[in-house]
Amino acid sequence: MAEYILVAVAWPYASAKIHTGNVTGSHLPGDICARYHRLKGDHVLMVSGSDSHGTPITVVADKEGRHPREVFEHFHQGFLELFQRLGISYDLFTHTDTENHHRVAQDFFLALLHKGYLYTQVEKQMYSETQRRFLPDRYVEGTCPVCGYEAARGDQCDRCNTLLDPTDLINPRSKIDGSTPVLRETEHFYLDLPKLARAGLTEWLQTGKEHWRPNVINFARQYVGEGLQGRPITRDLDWGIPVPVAGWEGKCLYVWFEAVIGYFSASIEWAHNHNRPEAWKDWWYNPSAKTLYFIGKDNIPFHTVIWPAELLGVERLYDDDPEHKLNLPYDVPANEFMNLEGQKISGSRNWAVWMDEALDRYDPDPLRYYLTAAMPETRDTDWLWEEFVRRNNDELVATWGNLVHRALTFAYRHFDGRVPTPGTLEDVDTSLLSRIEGGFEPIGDLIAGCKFRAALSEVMALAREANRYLETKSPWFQIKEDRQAAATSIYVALRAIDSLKILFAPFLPFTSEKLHRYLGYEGTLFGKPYTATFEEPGGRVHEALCYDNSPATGEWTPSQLPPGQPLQWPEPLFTKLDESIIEEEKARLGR
RNA sequence: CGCGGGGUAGAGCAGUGGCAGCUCGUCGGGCUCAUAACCCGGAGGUCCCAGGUUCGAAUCCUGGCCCCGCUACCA
Repeated sequence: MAEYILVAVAWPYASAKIHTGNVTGSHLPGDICARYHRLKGDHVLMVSGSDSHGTPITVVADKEGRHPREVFEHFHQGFLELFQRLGISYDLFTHTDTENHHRVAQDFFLALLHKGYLYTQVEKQMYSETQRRFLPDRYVEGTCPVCGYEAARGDQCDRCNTLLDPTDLINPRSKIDGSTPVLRETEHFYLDLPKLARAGLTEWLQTGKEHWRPNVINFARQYVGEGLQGRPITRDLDWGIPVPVAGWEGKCLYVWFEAVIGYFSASIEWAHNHNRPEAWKDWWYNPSAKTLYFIGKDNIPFHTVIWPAELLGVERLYDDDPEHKLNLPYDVPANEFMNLEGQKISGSRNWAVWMDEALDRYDPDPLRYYLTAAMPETRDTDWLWEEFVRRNNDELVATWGNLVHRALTFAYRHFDGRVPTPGTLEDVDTSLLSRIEGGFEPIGDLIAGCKFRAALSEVMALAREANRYLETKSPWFQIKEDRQAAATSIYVALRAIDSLKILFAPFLPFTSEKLHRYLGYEGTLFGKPYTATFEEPGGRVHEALCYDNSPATGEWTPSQLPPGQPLQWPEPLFTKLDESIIEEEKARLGR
């Protein structure tokens, strides 16, 4: 029975390039999950987009003297290209500066307002009289009241690490022009989280979370258990989504409030783009649909508490059926962080492996393989170039790649370039096949449960089994005495490889696709990514990454490799890497 | 300070009450179809420390030490 699976991936700020940590944290696990469910025949909708609002973008824009729109469009374009090269198969990767997202976010806001989950409150904020605008915390610096450091930021002192409020700073000054900001009162909307907690959020967190990662659910329960406070959801900004209330001109929705709504608005955009304007409801109102959110651990409160609270509060949107309620997250498999050579990733210090640059030098599947094998599922991990080379050479090249190569070239040379016809299978043959075919269910369950490292390591263990099988049968001896026996061995090996191709496919889509062709199949396992430009009624134009699943023929089932099928001469699936790249790559860091 | 996660062989990790496991590395052997690759065998651990519960603890309890993170408009 086909399920509806919504794969929701955290929206990257379009103010910096994407690095290995971003990929292993959210985009890659989301893609593995999506590809697996597509092979299973489920209805997958994988969405995300560039977060085009928020301070980081205005910071970059101010520094470069450009409009925030120019900044985010530049990075957004880069993301679209990157995800295609890396095989991150978004059904829709859009952004938040669309007519559609603005409208949906505003409707979300109004629905919460009408249901009584918003209230207003006056607070004091730093205001620049020279610039005639309110300053975000990070735009204010001054002397730290604790250690006396003169360049402390409004939110934290970089020397003594004390957490600060901009009002704590001695001699505060604007980072933009050095002028002295003043405190000024301003009114904002607040999300009434205590009320939403009583309305069902607390209860929802208490039941049916056995499949959640312990750190995620524990954190969420702790967060709510401490007693929630209302949080402001508007800001004095000119770059963002305007507050849709008369008299509130010049104020925008706070980025954390509206960005999460992107999962919902992107689903609607996807349906609209495909001329099935109601289709998004299959994932949002169907109670058996599963929605999975792939995020980094810093995002846990937003996805386990605040976003569910927004969904609960709104209850339903663009739908009149009183039975319909927006689906709350089925799972939030948040990852920890991936460090780099023992140190925290830092874009500003260039202590990062930028994904586009890595793809200039290495194939996507080895990168995906290492990023999966070292995925920070339960604890922080490290990207180590030495490990990347080792796993590529010892695991991809030596174990899986070589298994494929030795079996395919042998078949090609000795059996006329075709899949040989087997004789009667003996125990040793059927036991290998049942071992591998028996892997589909448990490995599928591991992927569905977001245990990607364990799943990948199980598949690799099966590839080792197949290597052992070849050693046991030694078709290179059999061929001299008993051609039929060799034919059986090679057939069994090829059939095992054909199954392994599918088991590896969610992780290594490019090489599985290649192998699919070498084994003589027509068609492709997966669909095709493409970019498209969309023009909205209001005249806005945006470019998005899309995915056409219609050509996909891959299925999550054991091989039925037909004897006699013509093979293609195989090129090696993976290339051995020279140890010298370890030092070369490390030398690029921190410069 | 508070809270969350973690500490298991040289490295990276599984393992929630019943003989401590996996991959890599290392040592020795085999084989040669294959990208000098693959296969077999060996060595290597006080499961962070100290107490406790139990017939039995890596696993449960108590206390401590150490690492990472969250409480930031920084994945």
